[in-house]
Amino acid sequence: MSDSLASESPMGTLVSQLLAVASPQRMRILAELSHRELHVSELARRVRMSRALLYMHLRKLEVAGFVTGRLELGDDGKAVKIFSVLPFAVTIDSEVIARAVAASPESEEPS
Amino acid sequence: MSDSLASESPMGTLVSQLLAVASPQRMRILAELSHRELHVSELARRVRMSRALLYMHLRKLEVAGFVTGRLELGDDGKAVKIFSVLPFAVTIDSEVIARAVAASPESEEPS
DNA sequence: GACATGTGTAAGTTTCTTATTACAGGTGCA
DNA sequence: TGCACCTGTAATAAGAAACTTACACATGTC
Repeated sequence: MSDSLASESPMGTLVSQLLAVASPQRMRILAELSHRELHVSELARRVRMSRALLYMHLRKLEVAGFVTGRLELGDDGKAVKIFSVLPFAVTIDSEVIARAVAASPESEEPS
Repeated sequence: MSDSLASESPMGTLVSQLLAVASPQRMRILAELSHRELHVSELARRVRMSRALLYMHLRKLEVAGFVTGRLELGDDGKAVKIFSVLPFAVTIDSEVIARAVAASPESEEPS
């Protein structure tokens, strides 16, 4: 990924979203969260990965807009960070891609 | 991508497809080919990349089923490899992902 | 024959992502 | 106080993907 990816361009956004979801780990995370929202440590146990690693994946999913996290104070007074999936649907076909590329500055040819 | 990815599982297939298209370069390639089919060298000129690199990208797109290449004998007798896009449409949402994960052996928890 | 244009790949480098380990700090409870 | 939970991040190792360079070989044209 050598080019800047200018994360606001249509293509950049699409790429970020696709990259975020194009991972077995993150798919498992999304699948798990699609059943019920969970706090980080609990989620880490279910998907069997370290919290450190999970945080990395959650950050990507959050940036892409697929999940959201809120810090909540549990009944006992302990703070827990709860993540849940946001509704989303992305469809890709040659049309969508051609449009995204055409609308992105990076694709312009400097004469 | 530490796990085997067992490229036939539903999740593995989905991941491969998404990874194939989640790239600015490959999107540009697809966009270019969506207008008209082109032979490799010509395509390389248009997207401004070395043939060697382009081949790598084309291979990924071909494996994912987004493009196809055929070796053709040009009018002048020179062999040219022509690539064209295959019709495709992939939609992702939490439903699709949950299903793919559930249907994939990698996701099973060894008691 | 020299040259332009094309296909195809192997080897090696760089760069990015993923994963591990090790911290620092918080609350509640026995 | 010690233990069991929890949040959060920094440093770094390991692995995968992207990219470069350099080859071998083939055809048509000047």
